[in-house]
Amino acid sequence: MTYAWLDAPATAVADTARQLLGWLAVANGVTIRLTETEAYAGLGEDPASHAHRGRTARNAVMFGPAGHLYLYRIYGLHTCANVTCGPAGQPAAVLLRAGQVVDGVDAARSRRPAAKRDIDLASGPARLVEALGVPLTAYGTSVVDGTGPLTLRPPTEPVPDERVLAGPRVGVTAALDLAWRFSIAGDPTVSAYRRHVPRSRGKELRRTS
DNA sequence: GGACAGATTCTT
DNA sequence: AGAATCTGTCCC
Repeated sequence: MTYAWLDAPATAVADTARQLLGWLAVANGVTIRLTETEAYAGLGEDPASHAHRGRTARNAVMFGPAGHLYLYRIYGLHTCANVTCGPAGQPAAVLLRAGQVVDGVDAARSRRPAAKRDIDLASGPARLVEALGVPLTAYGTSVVDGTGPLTLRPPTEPVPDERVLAGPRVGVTAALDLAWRFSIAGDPTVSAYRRHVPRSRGKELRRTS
């Protein structure tokens, strides 16, 4: 399967993130409609991107062709999923931040016992990955040719522009001027915007103002 | 080789 | 507000 965004240049990653709203992420018996995405570029232009400082073992797949899974572990315990964008050599990716489980609710619930309501099943990047049951070992697999555990499918109807909100990305301090977080207005599965707060260090060093 | 911050989530 | 505790980066 081929899609227009697979051939888009890395500089269009924000457009791709916007376009992927409403797409379906299918894996392990669960289907999730994407309601929140974020764009990340690389190499100098985007200080918040994992590819900003160059290629490492972790971000290597971002430097490859579009349409592959960039999975990474965060805070030592959670996994977040990105879809790579742009041609090989131009790192860029779209973070799948949240979605609504539209099929396989039982399977999703069994993987996410902490979720109290159905709208909490995939209302965050690590929650979404957990609900889909995608392991870190799926790193680098394709999301468009059916060979990997996760497949993206286009929506029957695209999300119209008037339903799309754009704003700064969640949890990042760099490049706050970029409105590279996209979400579907009013959707209950979209997480409320939270500015990043640094993890507390020694109490004696904490700022009081 | 060590310190530290982070594209998070759950519990107190 | 704190804990869990991996990965990359920066500084010695």
